[in-house]
Amino acid sequence: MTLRIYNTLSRKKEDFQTIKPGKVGIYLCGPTVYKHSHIGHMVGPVIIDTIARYLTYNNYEVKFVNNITDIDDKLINKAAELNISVEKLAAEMTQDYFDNLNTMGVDTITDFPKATDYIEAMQEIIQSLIDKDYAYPLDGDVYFSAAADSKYGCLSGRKIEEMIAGTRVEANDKKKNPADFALWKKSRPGEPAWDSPWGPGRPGWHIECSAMSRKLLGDSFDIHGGGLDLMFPHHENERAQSECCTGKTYVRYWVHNGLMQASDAPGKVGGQHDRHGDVAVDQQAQEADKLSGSKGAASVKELFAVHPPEIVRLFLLSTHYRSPIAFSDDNIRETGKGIEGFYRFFETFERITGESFYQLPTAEKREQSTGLEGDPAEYFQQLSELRQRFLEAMDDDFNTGGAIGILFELRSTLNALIHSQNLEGAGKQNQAMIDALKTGASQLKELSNLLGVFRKAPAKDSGADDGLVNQLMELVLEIRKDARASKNWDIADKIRDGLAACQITVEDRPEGSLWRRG
RNA sequence: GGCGCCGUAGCCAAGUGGUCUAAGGCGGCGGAUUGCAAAUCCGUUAUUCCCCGGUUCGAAUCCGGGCGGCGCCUCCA
Repeated sequence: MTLRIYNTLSRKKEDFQTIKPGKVGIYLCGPTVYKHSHIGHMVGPVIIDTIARYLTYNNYEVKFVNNITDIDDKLINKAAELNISVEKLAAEMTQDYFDNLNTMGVDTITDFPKATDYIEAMQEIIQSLIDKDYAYPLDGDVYFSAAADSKYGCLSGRKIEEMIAGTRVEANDKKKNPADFALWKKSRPGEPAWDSPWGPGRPGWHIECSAMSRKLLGDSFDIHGGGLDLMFPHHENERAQSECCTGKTYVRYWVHNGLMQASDAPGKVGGQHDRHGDVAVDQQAQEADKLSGSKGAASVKELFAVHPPEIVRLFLLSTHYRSPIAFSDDNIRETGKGIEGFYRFFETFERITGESFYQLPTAEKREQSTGLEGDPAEYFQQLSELRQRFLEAMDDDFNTGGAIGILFELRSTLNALIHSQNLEGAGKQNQAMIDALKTGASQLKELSNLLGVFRKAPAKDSGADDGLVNQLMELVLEIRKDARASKNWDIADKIRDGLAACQITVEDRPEGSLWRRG
């Protein structure tokens, strides 16, 4: 089956075909680094990272560019407010962004260009647009003439006349046409400025992406990603200026992800199920604002203090990328509960095989994937069907939600083998079945790695001195073991209940008792 | 005012013309297992996809209308 991908430009799913055989160029609009990242900033990177993984798996060579906007009005204002330099603020927030990507397991990005390193490239495009009469300088600014681009509006489905007719386009008497937008902005005293043929100034909002993508990916490239909110005006303008400059198609597939919506208000997220909704809910609904803009949402780092990153990642991928996703602690927690079962399986797997799930060898490419035949035949057939369904889901516009569902089914299949073959008991000696289990687990790893999860053991949730806790637990469980040996259930249960109150779960197994936090 | 998206079980969510008497998860219920639990396994939990019409041999899926929710048109991932 061929890979299909939804293209905002055509509003349809299209067969995926690259410009250069075997190679994919991807550009994702990155953050303006004036504040800490919030969870919404992670949506695009996680999704495109997943797409990049899948394309690599399908034998494409992927170049994935994600820009850093380190010059912008917001940056200038924020730096002034904090009384630090723009450079310092940008450097700090860039580092924060990198840290967050790293924690989220986003590691397919190959290039992180900074806007300020590409001023010259931007000026080249601006000059070229002026030369071709697509742009005009005015009092130290340079504007792109929207009406000069016959295709203007094709991406966002707007018409210039309608936009002007709309009440919300502010009339700017400087611009020739209200729909025109700035390519170059004259700088005011004290602001960062670069020399240009039009006087000292700084780039407009959209031009940086045109310049950086052109330098790193060429005049035309395959995939351009970003949040739905960027479709207009950002991507529309980017497209217009690039295509008018080069005369070529700028981007083949425009991929826009749905926006995350912040809300814990019951009446807001789930529809109108709110029965006791009065004042309190109204209040919450007001707070439940978009994550973006000036309304401060919790930073990613604050979020990670509450939820493990891997769970957050899977949460982001549990809904189709084009749909909006309701962000709430409860929703993430629910994802977390589902994932627990995978961690239990990994532990079981290690107990049985003596090997770490995370160290299992897996195929890196789709075509080198291991054969799925053997005994028990039914088990292997299930593996192979699940694998196929997983890949079909991913082939269909990266249906990660469907793919995750299949991961759960795969887990059940593996647990069922363990159960039916009694691999934790007498079956432990059955090497053929152990191998069958390993094959299945390896497939689980191969597929889950495509989503960027279960690649390595999650960081231990250590709220206290682990060394001491471990020692104490050893002692406590030793005492409980004695109690159980003498069938003193009262003591044994008292210990277990007491531990439960400390968020510690005890599992009694034939080979001994296990414990874990949570 | 203009453009666009969405409405699937208690909740989250996949499926967008027939294999759908609708995947998967959370939660619930019953059973196996267990000293009891935990974990795991097995079974069960929507005859129906917001409502009303229409197209079709056939619709959750297409079309029209209605109701409800949301986004964009201004900075936003």
